[in-house]
Amino acid sequence: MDMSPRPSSCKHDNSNTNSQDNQLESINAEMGEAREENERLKAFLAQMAKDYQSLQMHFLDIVQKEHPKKPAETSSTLEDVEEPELVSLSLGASAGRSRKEEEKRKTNEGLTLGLHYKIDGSSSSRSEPPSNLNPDGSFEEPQEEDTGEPWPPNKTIESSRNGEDVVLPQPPVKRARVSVRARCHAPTMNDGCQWRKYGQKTAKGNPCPRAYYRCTVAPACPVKKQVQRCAEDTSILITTYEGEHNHPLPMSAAAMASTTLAAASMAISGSSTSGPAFGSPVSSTTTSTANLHGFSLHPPNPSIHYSSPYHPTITIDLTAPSSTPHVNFSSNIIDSSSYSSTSLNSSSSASNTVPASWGDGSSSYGAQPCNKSHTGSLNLGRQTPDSFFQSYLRRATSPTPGGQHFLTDTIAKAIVSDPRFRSSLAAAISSHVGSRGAQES
DNA sequence: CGTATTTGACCTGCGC
DNA sequence: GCGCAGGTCAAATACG
Repeated sequence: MDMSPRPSSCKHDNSNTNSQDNQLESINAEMGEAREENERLKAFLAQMAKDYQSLQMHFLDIVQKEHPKKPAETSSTLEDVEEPELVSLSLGASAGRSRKEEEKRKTNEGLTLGLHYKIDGSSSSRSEPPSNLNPDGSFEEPQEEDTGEPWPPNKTIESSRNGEDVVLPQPPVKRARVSVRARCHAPTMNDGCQWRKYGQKTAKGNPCPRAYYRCTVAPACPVKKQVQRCAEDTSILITTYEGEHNHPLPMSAAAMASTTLAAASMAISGSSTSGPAFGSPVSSTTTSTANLHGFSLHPPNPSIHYSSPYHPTITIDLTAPSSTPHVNFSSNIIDSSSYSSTSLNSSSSASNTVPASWGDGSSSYGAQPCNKSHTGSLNLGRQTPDSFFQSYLRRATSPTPGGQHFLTDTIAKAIVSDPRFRSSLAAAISSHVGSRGAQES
């Protein structure tokens, strides 16, 4: 091609090419940075995976040492295991609870929840029967009148996806709740769903009233949320979700829902067990999501606490500084303050699912309260990985230790093939981004 | 006028 | 059994 046009056009072209070059350069630079960051994060992930595994091994060791005698009797072990640290790990177990409750539960649900970690197979004894304790497999359904939507624990449990050490369907825990702490000046967080307030009450110990909302996207949707400001810091909004939507959700809401559901699943399934991952079959999601390609989503040690025997609560703290993701055992909080967006750009599609902000609904993303289709900003700049997804990824890494490529592939596959993972990720990321944005602004 | 919110009453579960 | 606290209901009210 003859590229010798008139001076003017030439000039024009030059400026064009110059600017293109510049753009190219800057893009390259960005890519380079992204790549670097990517590597850093990968390394970080690998490290975390290692740590997690060693911790898990350690934990198993300890447990085995402590209960060598009754390898097969899990439920009885439950009673033995009353150390505070373990309490939160044995979901549905008796730890920390009164015998009375236990008995009650036993009678009601058929004994034993089985959720305590399947510690190398030994635990299975008691747990076998349990899972189905309820003839019809629904321990809570009766009341729930068929909204068709029991909370995850119920059926989800079909579980056991092939092979993994799925402990067992944990039956007993009735409803897990997911509590999200985030800085938010708006009355409630925007989670993409429609809510109707049906009550308000001042809870003991907190001058700020607690508001009760019900999902109104579908008439029979059982999902509820409670919103309350933190007594110590009123800029912190504590939103507690309970239940699972029984209707399709907008992307933004779906992301949020699946994230909370995932967290709830963790709560229900127990921290180091690879319990049934996501949610209940009932929801709009396909049952296959329970598998999530063989991963299960659970933080290294989700802090689950029992606010009530049937309500394990998992708390996700989005308010802490983002540089130090960690699990706070003592406070029962999963600090997922920083969601990494890292190298997930491979799934540009993920950006489409960016949901409403979990952060400050008013100020962060916030200008758009209902950012239903906020695209994209998967901000490549953020770095600190969050324990939530890391654990997810961890599962991916564990099978073939050391394979970063494997990890990457796995992530990519998961993103591509599982919308739920995608949306969860997007939710987490966007929420973090959103809340940070809010804080920065 | 229809819908959403407010708010006091009521119900239920838990601890003593 | 009683009292307390959390959660829900539903009539009254506000709002668009």
